Amino acid sequence: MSDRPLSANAASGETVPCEDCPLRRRAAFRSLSEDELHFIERLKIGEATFVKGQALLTEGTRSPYVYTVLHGWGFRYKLLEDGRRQILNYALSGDFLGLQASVFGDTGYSVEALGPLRACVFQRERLWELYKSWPSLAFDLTWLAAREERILDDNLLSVGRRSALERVAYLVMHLFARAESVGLATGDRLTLPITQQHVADTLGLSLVHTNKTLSRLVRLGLLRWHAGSLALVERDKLAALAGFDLEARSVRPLI
Amino acid sequence: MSDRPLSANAASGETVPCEDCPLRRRAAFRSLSEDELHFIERLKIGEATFVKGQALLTEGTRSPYVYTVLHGWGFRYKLLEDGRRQILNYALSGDFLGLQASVFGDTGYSVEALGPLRACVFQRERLWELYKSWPSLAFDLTWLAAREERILDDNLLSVGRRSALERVAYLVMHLFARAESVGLATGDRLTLPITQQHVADTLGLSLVHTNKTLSRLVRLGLLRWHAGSLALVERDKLAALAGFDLEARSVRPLI
DNA sequence: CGGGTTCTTGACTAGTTTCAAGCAAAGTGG
DNA sequence: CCACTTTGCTTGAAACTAGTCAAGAACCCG
Repeated sequence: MSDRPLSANAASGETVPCEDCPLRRRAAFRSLSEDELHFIERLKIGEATFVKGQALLTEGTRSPYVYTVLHGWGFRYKLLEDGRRQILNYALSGDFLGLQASVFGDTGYSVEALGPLRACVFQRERLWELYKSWPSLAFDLTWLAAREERILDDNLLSVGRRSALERVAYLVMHLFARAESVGLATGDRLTLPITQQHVADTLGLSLVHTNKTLSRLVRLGLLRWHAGSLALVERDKLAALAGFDLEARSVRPLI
Repeated sequence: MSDRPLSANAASGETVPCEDCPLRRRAAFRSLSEDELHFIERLKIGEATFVKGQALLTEGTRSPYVYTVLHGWGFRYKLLEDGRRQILNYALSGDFLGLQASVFGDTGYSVEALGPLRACVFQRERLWELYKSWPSLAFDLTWLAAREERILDDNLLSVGRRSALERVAYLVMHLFARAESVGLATGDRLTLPITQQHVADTLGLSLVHTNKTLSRLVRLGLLRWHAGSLALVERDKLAALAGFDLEARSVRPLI
């Protein structure tokens, strides 16, 4: 099913023309010219809905598709043979998935939906047209790749050099900031469909220790966390503890 | 000094025209058309030599330059305020440095030379010309970005989910494979200018534990390591222990 | 031949994992 | 609609991996 998302899912909703894309209305994304928009419209071959647990991409396979998330959450991960899992990053509205697949053919990681997830679908091989005729969009793709690299750099710093307490604080701040930038947070509150096992696999910790660390942050009065419902009680203190940069974000491209 | 590498270093050696670039002769790199080569030649504003410990890029600054390493080793890293260091990746012949700088203006990491390092220098702002007129080269840049992403994914998997023994084995295999692909390894031997502190900061381990783990691998008869001189005694066993993929590499672009 | 790095080793400590058990909440099916 | 199962969360205790401290040896470089 995961390798034929279109036939399996295309019927499950109305396809939105790129001009009417709800994401484009958000200030977080750079606005495109008529022509650029038109090109993307032609590049897009449809939309697909994925259910919780369904794979968008699978490690080691050659997906013919790449995606841009419209709404919903997903996560990118790798497995060791014995089942140990490392979550590399999360995907939410506006995130592009499948750059490695576009460039190398095969994907080095898997992507799974954390709940109902809707995505724009593009044909991997036609992405080359974008480079030939739309340098501005090609640059946008590079922008997105550089952003992914920056997030990975930060995560690696966390997992390699921060204590468990700092790590959890950093992840919470990171996810909140990203969700907020696409309008998913209300004040200091955010509902995110991840379990403590996901947090553990993101931070390189065990489930038990993650639970204890999370409880510690709650007891310290810095945040609240109940079944994926997150509230930042002391945002500044969390940021300070995590070494997280609270500065404003710039506008970003959307493909 | 690090922000004016050209004036400081340009005199320290002959500049090689791109057509005569020794790297291009290697099978690892894809060959370019006359026109592509000519364009890169015009984009290049010189070469620079860096000494051990010198910075090519500095976290949080806006370097006007980006680089391609000609020879020598460097490493990319981030610091926490209290001095904890995480090494994100290494840079050697053919590696492009400064993608984040090109796209965001400021750099999120630092790059430091591990010994004498010579690099091609490009002006960050003129990279946009490459997108406008040379889609094939723009795609190459994206290729390099995707490769960096893949390496970071792998490192994150290591640091997050592998044991100390597996981590060291993985790093050794990774560095050896990269060095070998650009002709720096002889048989099963390689001289790499890194200390055990670098290994520790790459893998998220303490110096002492890194030393003990390295000794254990030596005692197990899998490798030899003396002051940066590495020999893979049991390459297959190391790969198996590390969960490292021994498969052949494809040709890669060079900018 | 110093003097500084880098490496090595042992003893002790702290942080984290593993094991185990129980509970709460949310499905699922008869 | 209620037993039954599954999934996720929580807690305590024991085991272990990795970190810290300390000191000395080996190695380079000038």
